[in-house]
Amino acid sequence: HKDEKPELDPNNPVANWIHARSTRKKRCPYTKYQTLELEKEFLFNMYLTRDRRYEVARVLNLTERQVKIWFQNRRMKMKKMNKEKTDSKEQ
Amino acid sequence: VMILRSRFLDARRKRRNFSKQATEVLNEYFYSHLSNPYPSEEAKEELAKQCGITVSQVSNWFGNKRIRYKKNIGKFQEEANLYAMKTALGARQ
DNA sequence: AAGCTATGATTTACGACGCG
DNA sequence: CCGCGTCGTAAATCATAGCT
Repeated sequence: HKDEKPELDPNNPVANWIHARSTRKKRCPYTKYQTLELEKEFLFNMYLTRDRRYEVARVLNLTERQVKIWFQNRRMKMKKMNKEKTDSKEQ
Repeated sequence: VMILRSRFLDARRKRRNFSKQATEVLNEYFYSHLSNPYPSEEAKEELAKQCGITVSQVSNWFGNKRIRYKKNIGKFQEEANLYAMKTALGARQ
């Protein structure tokens, strides 16, 4: 048979899947104001300096980690949008 | 070309559910890889082609499917059995 | 026709891994 | 070893298509 996967527990197919750790912070949607300010900052520069990060975090009442991750996600979003744009252009 | 272009733009403006056939293909893959439902980039491209959707949409579909399945396995039991049977029959030929 | 639910897309938050 | 980069994803949430 073509059972190349070492199935650990057939009764619980989900056992092998990727699971978020229980310590993960629950997703907390940002306010319109926070998002708007982050977008403005992103327009100014796609990459943060350490003190811009500190300043943005302070003003928006977010942690520096949250701001850093927001920029990482925002860059990925931009990349995805660019790809879709160029994909639709060619043929 | 203009027709294709406008069709694409319309599709972005108004989300449509995927076709029955596309959903069929995605579910067949999902339930036949239930212990590891994480298609490779290549597999996603193949599925996207078969379904007439983008690779991103394939990723979204699997992300949604995994979390919704995991959250309520019971609700999907009937569907799971259906596709298990389907692939079993398909494997005979 | 309204309300409800299922479904596709988007938004936060990480884990894994890479580079300098 | 650190810290920030990308990539792929989990999980929650958003928006609304499409049933009942």
